[in-house]
Amino acid sequence: MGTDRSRLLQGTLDLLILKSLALGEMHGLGISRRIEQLTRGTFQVKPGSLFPALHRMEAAGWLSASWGESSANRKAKYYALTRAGRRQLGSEAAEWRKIVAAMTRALLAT
Amino acid sequence: MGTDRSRLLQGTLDLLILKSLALGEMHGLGISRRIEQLTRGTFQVKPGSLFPALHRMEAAGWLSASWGESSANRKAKYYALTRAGRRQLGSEAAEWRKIVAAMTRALLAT
DNA sequence: TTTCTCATATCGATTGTCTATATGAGAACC
DNA sequence: GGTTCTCATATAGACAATCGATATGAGAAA
Repeated sequence: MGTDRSRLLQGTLDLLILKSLALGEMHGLGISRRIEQLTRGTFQVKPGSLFPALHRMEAAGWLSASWGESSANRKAKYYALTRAGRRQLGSEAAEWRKIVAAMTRALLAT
Repeated sequence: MGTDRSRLLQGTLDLLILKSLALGEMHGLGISRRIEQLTRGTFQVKPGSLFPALHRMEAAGWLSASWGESSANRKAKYYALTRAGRRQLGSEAAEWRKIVAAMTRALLAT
């Protein structure tokens, strides 16, 4: 809790995963690396958070999965955005912007 | 879940409460009204979320409470920021800005 | 052939929010 | 002056998301 840096806001993980996959299909650990890179280390998604989220999102129909081989020649599950996933990304991004706008206004109040 | 407007990001409530109280001491329902007003209706904090949060934050030493009378002549518990609460507001606001910066960068990536 | 690293998976605990409900007391109404 | 309305605080129970820890498997590296 509190100032623990590695803890991310509940609700932002889905958006980061959706966005990562919008840049191209990827396997699980690849997604977590991409998130860390995109946010310059601000968010570090650990396996125990990542995989449950991927399963949840696949069950929701936002992702499709297929087995393949990673660049390190290991078997890996590749995820891609479905059409519904693309729609979800759009609506979650819009929601996020709305939240930021509201918070910004609130934090500037005197 | 999902596109449900009234659901707020877990973690933002504390910050909104701290900020509200930085504008002056207030009782519980007053805080929730202030949050709704500050965010122009984007966030609506219901009692079932508000009071547990207030108790948690008081226990953490960020708020102090004392009984008084509301403007409608009802007994009401007035909350004020402690010194630790002011510190917490500063660090949570900084954290928030860091998160927004990271998310913005991520969402703009191509 | 042992060890290291990549990769996925899951269990249990914790936490924060939500829905619903309860209680008390002053205000307003008749 | 008794009923109803509204303000105000409170809590129990459900639920969902994240975290920490741990497990498993298999190719790479030593």
